[in-house]
Amino acid sequence: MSQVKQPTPHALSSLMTEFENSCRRADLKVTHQRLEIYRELTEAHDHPSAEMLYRRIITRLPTISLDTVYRTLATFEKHGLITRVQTVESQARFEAEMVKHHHAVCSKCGVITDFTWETFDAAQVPDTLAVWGKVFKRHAVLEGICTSCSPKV
Amino acid sequence: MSQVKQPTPHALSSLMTEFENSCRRADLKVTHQRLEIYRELTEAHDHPSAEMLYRRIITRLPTISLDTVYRTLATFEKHGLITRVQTVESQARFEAEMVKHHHAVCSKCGVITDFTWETFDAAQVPDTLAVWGKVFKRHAVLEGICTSCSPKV
DNA sequence: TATATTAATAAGAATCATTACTATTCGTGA
DNA sequence: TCACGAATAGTAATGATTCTTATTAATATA
Ligand SMILES: [Mn+2]
Ligand SMILES: [Mn+2]
Ligand SMILES: [Zn+2]
Ligand SMILES: [Zn+2]
Repeated sequence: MSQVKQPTPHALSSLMTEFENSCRRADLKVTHQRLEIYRELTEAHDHPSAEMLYRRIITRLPTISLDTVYRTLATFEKHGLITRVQTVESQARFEAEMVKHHHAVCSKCGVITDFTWETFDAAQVPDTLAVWGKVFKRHAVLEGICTSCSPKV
Repeated sequence: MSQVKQPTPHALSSLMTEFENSCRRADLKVTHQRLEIYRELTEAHDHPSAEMLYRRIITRLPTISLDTVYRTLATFEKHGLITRVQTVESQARFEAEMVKHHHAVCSKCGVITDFTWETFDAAQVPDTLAVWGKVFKRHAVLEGICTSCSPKV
């Protein structure tokens, strides 16, 4: 049900070119490890952990090290190319989807599903927050049971 | 600016009695380690990590072990007595505040501040989520810069 | 109150997730 | 093509959490 749709093959390749440009702008060398990690994360829609990405990438880049995946994800995050997802789990999880969206988490299977919610994005935050400080970003997390985890009737 | 107010000394002691009852209902023995951990977390309003709690408690219970703090927090969480807070950090953080509330996170100092937001609690979730499944809980995370971290003019 | 039962604890070892170190490789600009 | 520095692979180290086990303590019962 994700409303944040997957890129077509063509859109993906232009995404990759844009990614290379971002790297050059940020003075990051365009290595094939970085390309693979970024592409794998872009194609993934399950907010994978570093280790999940590593296991997927190693089939194509058999010598890549887990450390490179961790290091590269941290680099991408620092340059605003990807996002680290807030969870309650011990392993950090990541996404390349930078379009504003929110998360629905199934408390049975743990799957994190993307969705958009314009009325939330536009809603006014409580007045009391003015004294707290300046709000730049907002994110909604819904928790429930996804359809495939619901007991069949 | 937290709208979720701290308990008065009297309210705290009745909270502790209620906590003891919860333990008995859940067939959990009422140990002084559990009482101290629960009380410390109830009085804390900074969503402390297990280690932060440990360092605070050890001044009163010098022989308590860090493992007991971790184990006890996990037990409390399992029985719905406390909550594990979603963060992007490597250390898990906890709170005893079970009144529905949301979080404003300062991206400079990292402090997590509680606030209530009734219009968000009551807002209708997007229709598209119906096909996703059943939503039980919702939580808003705001990110920004808190007043004490804002550059003075 | 004393005793028996069993859960909970403390201490340290083990594991899991992530980061640091270092010799080597590789991307890039001259 | 070459020189340079940044990035990587492999491995060690660290930080966070959980496990193992002998001991202690909470509670039910006599
Ligand atoms: Mn997402
Ligand atoms: Mn809170
Ligand atoms: Zn599910
Ligand atoms: Zn701050």
